Amino acid sequence: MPDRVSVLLPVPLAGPLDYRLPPGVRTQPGDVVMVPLHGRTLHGVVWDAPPDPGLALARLKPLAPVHGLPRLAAPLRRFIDWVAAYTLSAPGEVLAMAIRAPLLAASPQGQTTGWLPGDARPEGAAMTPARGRLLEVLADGRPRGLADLIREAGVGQGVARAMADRGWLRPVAMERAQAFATPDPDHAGAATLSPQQAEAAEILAENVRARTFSVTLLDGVTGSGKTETYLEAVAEALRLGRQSLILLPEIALSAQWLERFARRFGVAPAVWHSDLTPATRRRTWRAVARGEAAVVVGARSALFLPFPDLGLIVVDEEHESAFKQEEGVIYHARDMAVVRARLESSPIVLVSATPSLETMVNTESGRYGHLTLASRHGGAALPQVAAIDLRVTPPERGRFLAPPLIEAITETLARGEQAMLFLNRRGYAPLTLCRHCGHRFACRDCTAWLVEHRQRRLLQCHHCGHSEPVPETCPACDAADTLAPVGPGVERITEEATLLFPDARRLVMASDTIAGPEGAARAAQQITDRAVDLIIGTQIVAKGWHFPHLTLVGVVDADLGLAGGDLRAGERTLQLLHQVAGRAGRAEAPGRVLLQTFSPEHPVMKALIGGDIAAFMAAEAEGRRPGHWPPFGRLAALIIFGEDMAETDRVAAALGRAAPHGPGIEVLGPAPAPLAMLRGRHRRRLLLKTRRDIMVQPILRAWLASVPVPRGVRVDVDIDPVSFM
DNA sequence: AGCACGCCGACT
DNA sequence: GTCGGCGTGCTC
Repeated sequence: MPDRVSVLLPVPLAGPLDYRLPPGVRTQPGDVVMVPLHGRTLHGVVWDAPPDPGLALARLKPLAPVHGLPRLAAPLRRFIDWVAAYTLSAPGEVLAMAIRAPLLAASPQGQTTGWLPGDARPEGAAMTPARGRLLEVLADGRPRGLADLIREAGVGQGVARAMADRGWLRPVAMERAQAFATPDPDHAGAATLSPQQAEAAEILAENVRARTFSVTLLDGVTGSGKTETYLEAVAEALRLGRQSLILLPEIALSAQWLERFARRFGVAPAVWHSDLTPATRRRTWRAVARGEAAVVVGARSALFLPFPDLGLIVVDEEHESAFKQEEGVIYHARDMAVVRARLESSPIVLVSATPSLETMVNTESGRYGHLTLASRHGGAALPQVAAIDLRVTPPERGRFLAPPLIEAITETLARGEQAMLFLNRRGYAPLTLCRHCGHRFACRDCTAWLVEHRQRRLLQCHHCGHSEPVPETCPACDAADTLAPVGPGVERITEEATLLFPDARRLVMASDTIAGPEGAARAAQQITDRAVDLIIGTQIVAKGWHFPHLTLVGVVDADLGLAGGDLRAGERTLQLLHQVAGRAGRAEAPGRVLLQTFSPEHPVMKALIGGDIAAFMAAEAEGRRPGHWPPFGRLAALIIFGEDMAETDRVAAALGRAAPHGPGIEVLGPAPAPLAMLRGRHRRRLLLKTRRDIMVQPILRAWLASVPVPRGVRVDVDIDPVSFM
């Protein structure tokens, strides 16, 4: 009988701490317990690590068992340890992502009575086979409601009632189960699949039946029916009674996706994202942990839910950088989803029309399976993409729409079809300056210009949220009426469109004009109902929408994402623009896409115009291979930040001097981060680049341990960085 | 993380 | 003379 166990707590400690087991209390790894820590009491989870026998038992504080919460399964515990080790985070920080929400939100509502065996058999009570079966069911230590207990033990109501009355069973408070309707895999809403889709769906279903780890890339042009195809794999998991997890990059904007799911399966799936109310979070968490939520669709944080029987993971839009968590525990949900699938021995499907280079390379090496849907569903043709060379046909002075684009919009609207203008920039103008003295409005806390939002009469920093009213006069030279907007944002494009197409009904879609999931759903409905003619939007219009009457997409500034020299600038721009282009011509009428660019000969533009994304990605791969850039090598970034610039620089310089070296190891920096100041903190970066066969974590651990970091300065580690800001 | 312990300024 | 500022350091 052990007298102590190790307990992992949701705080950033180096590892689990040991606690004393009170007499008669037994626990298993994964059990939720309450423990004292430095004068407070918190929830923790019994961990697998052996306790330290060297610690005097008297020095250990006692734990208290918690009933009514499901045990965290071994694959999730190993996943938590794995993510912590990989990201160089404290295991407790990762645990916090898995348990914090449901435990902190403890509410007395929704409680019901569960039953556990009493301390001893009451006097005069005989042990009968039925009573024995009932006690056997409870031997796992999990309390059950009376009805469940009767069903599981196969005994009559009288047996259980009598045992409870005589104190042979003792009552404990237990959470009431929340009913989550189970999606029906054979609901009448199944779409008719094309032969190609059916074949891919069957392979995915076979992977689900195999109950082993496998990774499959499902790619296909926009509108080829990838969703319908992978939903059949979900259907197969449902038939096997196993759970599925579907990760979407931005669940808040996925109203149309949820509609499709409900059409296919008759009910809505369980939804998980950061904006859920505490009560819903708690209910959903418990339903997942009890296996009652059969399908969960969620943002990256859903990856840490306590599935007891995960049979399938799907990562839709796997190339999306929104899967990268950039704060706290810094991780890439797509990559960690593959790890979780491996630990759960379940298949995972990565889905994208424009797969990331990482995933492409893994399919080519044979590590990942590869299914392709080559044509659009229902006979819709792919949109025709053409460039508008802004050097040849520039817009009028002070305008941003070139004559060929204006003409195309005019024609489209005249035919009664819808057009969309895409510009990945919120607000009116990205920079405001004083024509008299040249003063530029910059954020006081960030290395960034303030963006004018003319409707709200504000200058706003898009990095820290700081905003100030637009002044009447220049704060530097006091001149009046000299402030000039430089460059366009969607507001300014809307203004221009109002002048050019006064009769068109316009809709602006940007994260600050579309409020939450309901707003997005409403906007989508308006477009589907043909209540608008011209949509002007930022990247949120790119996200998987199906707008059957939209036939023209104009990209106002196709070159926008290419500046900056980021490793993935080309790849990312191609993915985004391809996604936007895919909104055009999804029904009978053919679609057309016009890219306004200063360099139509750029490989990204040529790939979009010629439709040959594979060739672009192959060239991109060859560009990265020789320098051991990802995915042919490993990267880790150190971000050093602090309010005191001199201190921050000192730490960055010390890390630079202590940089690891050796064959296949290279360190770049220190250098000021592109956002050299963010929220009032100075930021410096170092980049560690190694060959693929070298593990960066031990190198980083030794490196960080060799340099003292004073208070006020912090060093964050970003393994496999996506953003270089 | 968060709380206690600990060492220097304005109050009863 | 105490209350309390938040600066280090530990939490089984």
